[in-house]
Amino acid sequence: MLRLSKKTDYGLLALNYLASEAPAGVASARVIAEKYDIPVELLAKVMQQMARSGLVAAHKGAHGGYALGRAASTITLADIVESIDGPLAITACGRDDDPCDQYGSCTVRDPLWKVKDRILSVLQTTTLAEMGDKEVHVPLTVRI
Amino acid sequence: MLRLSKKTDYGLLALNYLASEAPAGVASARVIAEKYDIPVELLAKVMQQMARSGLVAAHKGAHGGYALGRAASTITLADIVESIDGPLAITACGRDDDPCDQYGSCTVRDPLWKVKDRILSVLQTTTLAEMGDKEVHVPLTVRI
DNA sequence: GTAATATAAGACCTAATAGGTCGGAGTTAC
DNA sequence: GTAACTCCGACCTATTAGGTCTTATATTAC
Repeated sequence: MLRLSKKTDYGLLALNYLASEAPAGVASARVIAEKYDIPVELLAKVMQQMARSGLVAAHKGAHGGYALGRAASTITLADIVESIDGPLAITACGRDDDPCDQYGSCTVRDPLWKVKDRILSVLQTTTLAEMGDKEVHVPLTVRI
Repeated sequence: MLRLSKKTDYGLLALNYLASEAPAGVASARVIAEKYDIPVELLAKVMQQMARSGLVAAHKGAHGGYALGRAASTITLADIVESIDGPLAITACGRDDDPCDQYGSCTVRDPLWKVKDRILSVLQTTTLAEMGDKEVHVPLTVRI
């Protein structure tokens, strides 16, 4: 239902931590996982994937960990989603290669792809740096 | 991974059929399902849901079927998605009522909600009528 | 050199839910 | 009235996201 996976959520939290809070910009998967109560092994897998995409740089060994692979201002939400969940697709029939059962008779494919492109551009124009800027919008709700 | 469900795809196809191709703007779930090779009962369930939301009007009995509940120009993609899949949410932690495990420590919730609102506005500005306008973009690929 | 700590990578299990199925109840045409 | 057709709502199943476990490999501190 148009939701990004939990893995992406976790990856986003981790990147944001590396960008804003981690001492010297470095932290191990274990430290980050404990900080946010995320299963360690799962976050590790996410970090590995992001390392493969170059979003983070991995340093093995004692006092190792992960650091951002490039400036936070050059990492977009689209980069993160695609790194973890693969290429963005809002329809079941992904690309030209795997046509779905309704390919021949489908009347809404082209319009939907345009919608996808518009959503993609939203993700592409949101950078990690912007998300870290915490102009916190704490709603001033008062409970009596 | 940010994908809308097959049900939504099917619902969209059905609505588009009612809007553009159905004789007198009326068709039964069976007819539509056969037209697009969709499991009849599944489409029936989708149509039911959309009937509850008022997107389509149901007519029981012989020669019955479904018709659009209101003008195609007033039905947005957001209406359809919300009718079938429920309120749009891109994160696991939906609304204020059900906080996720990371609620307290989550640093990306507010920015993500802004992203959600931007995506929502994309869906809200795309109407069924626009999607039906088939300025067909058939790619001129030639196979030798 | 060795022990400790870190990532890397793969198989594997489980629980949520999207996808699909079934029998029944209501309407209409004749 | 009855038969044919429709919608309707509960039920089941198969896929996959989410999470776990194990082993291997690299780096650093001592």
